Amino acid sequence: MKRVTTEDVAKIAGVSQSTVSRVLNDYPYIKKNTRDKVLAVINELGFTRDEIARSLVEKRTKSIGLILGSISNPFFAETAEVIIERAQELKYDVIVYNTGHKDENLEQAINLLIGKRVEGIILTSVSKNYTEKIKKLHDNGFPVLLYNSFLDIKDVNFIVMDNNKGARLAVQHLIKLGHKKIAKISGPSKYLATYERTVGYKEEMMENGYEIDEGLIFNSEFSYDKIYSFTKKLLKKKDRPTAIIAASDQMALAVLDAASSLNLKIPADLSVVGFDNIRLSANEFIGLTTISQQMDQMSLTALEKLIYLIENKETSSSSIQIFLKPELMVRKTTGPAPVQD
Amino acid sequence: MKRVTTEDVAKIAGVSQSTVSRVLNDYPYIKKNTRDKVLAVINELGFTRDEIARSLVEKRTKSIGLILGSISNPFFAETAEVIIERAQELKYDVIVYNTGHKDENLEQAINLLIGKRVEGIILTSVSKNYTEKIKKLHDNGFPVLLYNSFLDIKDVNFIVMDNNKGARLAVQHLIKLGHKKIAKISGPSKYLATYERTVGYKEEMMENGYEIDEGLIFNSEFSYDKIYSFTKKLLKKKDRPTAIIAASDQMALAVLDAASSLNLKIPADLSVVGFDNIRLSANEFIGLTTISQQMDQMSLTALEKLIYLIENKETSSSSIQIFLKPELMVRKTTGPAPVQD
DNA sequence: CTGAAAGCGCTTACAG
DNA sequence: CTGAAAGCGCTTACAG
Repeated sequence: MKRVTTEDVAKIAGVSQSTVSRVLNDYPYIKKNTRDKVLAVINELGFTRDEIARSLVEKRTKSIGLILGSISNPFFAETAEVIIERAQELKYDVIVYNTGHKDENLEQAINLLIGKRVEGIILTSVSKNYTEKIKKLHDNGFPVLLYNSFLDIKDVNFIVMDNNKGARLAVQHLIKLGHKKIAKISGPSKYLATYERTVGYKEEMMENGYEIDEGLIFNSEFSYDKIYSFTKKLLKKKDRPTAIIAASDQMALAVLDAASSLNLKIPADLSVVGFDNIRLSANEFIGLTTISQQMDQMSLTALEKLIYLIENKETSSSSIQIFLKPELMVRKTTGPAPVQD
Repeated sequence: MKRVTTEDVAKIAGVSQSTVSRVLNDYPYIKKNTRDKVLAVINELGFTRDEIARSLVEKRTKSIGLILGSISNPFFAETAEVIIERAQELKYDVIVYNTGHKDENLEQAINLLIGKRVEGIILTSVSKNYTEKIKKLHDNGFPVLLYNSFLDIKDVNFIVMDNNKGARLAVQHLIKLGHKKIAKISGPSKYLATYERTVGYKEEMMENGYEIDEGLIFNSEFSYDKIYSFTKKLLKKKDRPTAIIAASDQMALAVLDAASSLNLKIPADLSVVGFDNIRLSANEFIGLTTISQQMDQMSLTALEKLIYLIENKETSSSSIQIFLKPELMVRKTTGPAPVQD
C-alpha cells in the first residue's frame, strides 16, 4: 500500500504542495474553487495526513503516556478508561505501558515514551527508588504527574488520597465493630502511598491502645498469589485475626478468595475492608466495604492537570500536589467481631 | 527544555552528524575511539533519539493500535494486559482507544490511528456495520485483526471462540440441572459474536424441546445499567426464569447484582452462567459458572498474529480466521432448578 | 490567494 | 572508517 502524500494530491489537483497543506490546515484566504478541487482529490485518493511528519515540524505529537502497574487490576482499568476517554475528547492519544510493578520496566517505559516524544506522562505505582528520575524530568520542565502514588519531594506533581486518614477510617470502623486482632495487607513500603496506609493503620491501632503485631502485617509484593497464600496461612492459625484491611480492593478480593477457600463466612467469621471503591465493590452480590479513593475524580483531574501543564508550560510554576478526602463505604463484608472461643 | 539533537552531539564530539547517527544505529566499522567519544557526549547531554524523525525516514513507527469497547470491563482489561505486555517485549508500543461501544468512535479511532501511522490495529467489539471499512483496510494490505469479534466475510482476520457452541454448552448444563425457563442476556445483534451466542442458545433450547420465549431474551445495549434494570424487572415477575445466561462475565455480574438486590439466593433461587472466564470468576468468594474463552491464548495469539502480519506483509496471502474451543467452567452460581410452587 | 524554498531531526547511499 | 548531501512528508515564513 503506497502511501498517498500531499505531493501526490497536489499534482493531480494541479496546485502546489503548499496549497494542499493549506487546505488541510483550514487556512483562510483560499479560493473556494481550489479548495474544493483539492478536497475532491483528497477524497478520491483516500489521503490521510501523515501525523508523523506533521509532528516533526510542529514539535507536537498530541500524545501522552500512561504508565501503570497492572491494567488487569480494576483500579487501573477503571481509571485508565476515564483518562483515555477524556484524552480522546481533547484530541490526545495515549500510549499505555504496563510495568507489572517492576522498577526496571518503569524506567524503560519513561525512556521509550520520551523517545516517542509524548508531551507528558501520567504515572502510577512509582516507588521511591525513582524519586531522582522523576525529579529530573520535572525540573527539565517535562510534564509528569502521578496519581495514587506520590514522592516525598517538592518538585513533583501528584494527586492522591490522604492515605493515612483512609487507613485510620478503616481501623476505626473495625474497632467500633469490636475487632481487636486486625491484620493489614499492603504492598512493598517503597511505594509511599501503600506505606502511608500501613502507618495510618499502626497509628490508629496504637492510639486505641492496641499493640502492633508485625505478624499480622504483610508488606511484600503486589502479587495476587502471594497475598492469597499469606492470607490462607494467617487464617489457618488458631489465633487468627477477625478482620483484615487490604491496601486495595483487588487485594481484598484475594483475601476473600482465600477466606472462602477455607469456608470462612464473611463477615460472620471474618471482616474485610478494601481500598479504592472499584465498581465491583458496590455490586450487591459482593458488597465490599472499602475506602473510596474517588477514582473518577482522581483520574479525571490527573488527565486534565497534565493537559494543563502541557498547554501552559511557560506559566506553570509551582508543583501540583492534590490530596483527596477518603470516604468509608460500609457494605457487607464487615460486621461485628465474632465472639472469641 | 530545548531538545538535544544529533547535530548538537556531533558538534561537541567533533564529528559529523552522520557519525553520531551511525553509533546510534550500532554500525560496525566505527573506530572505537570515536564511538566512545560520541557515547560520552550522548551521556553527558542526556540525548534521546527522536523516534518521530526516525519513523519518518524509516517508514516504521513500531507502534500498533488497540481499539476496544470498554477497558473497564475485565475481559478487555485482562486481554489488553496480555497484548500490551507482549507488545512491549517485541518493542512495539500500543495506543489504546476506548470506543464506549459507539460505532462513530470506532471509525474515528481507526482514522486517527492510521494518521499516526500505526503499523497495525487490533480491534474488538466490531459491529457488522463496519464490514466494508474493515474489508477495505484488509484489501489495502493494512494489518488488522479482530478478537472476540468477527465479520461474515473472507477478507478479514479474526480470532474468536466458537460462540454458538459456547452458548449450547451453557444451555446443556442448565437443562441437565432441570432448568426450563432460561433467560438470555446479550448485546446488540449487530455484534456477530454476541448474535451467535443467542443463536446457539435458541437452537439448543429448541432441540431440547423448549419453546423460545422472546420475553426472556435481552438484545440491547452493552450497558451495565440497562442489563441491571432489565434483569430486575424480569426477576420480579411471578413466573420468573430460574436461570440466566449472560453473554459476558461482566453482564453476569450485573445479573448477580440485580438478583442480590432482590434478595434472591444464588444458586438456590437463580442460576447464572457467564461467558469469558475472567479471573474474578474463579474467585472462591464468587465462583461464577462460565464459558471459558481462553482469554490469554486469544489475546496472545491476536498480538502475535498481528505482528506476524506486520513483519511479513509480502508473504501473507490468505486471511487468518481462528476459532477457539469453548469450555464450560462449573462453579458456584449454578445449581439444580428450584422446585416450582 | 498561491508557489518556491527552507527546515523539523533523523537515516543511508555515495564518495573518499 | 567518516563526511556531505539527499530525502522522509509535512508546515510556514517569504515573495509576488
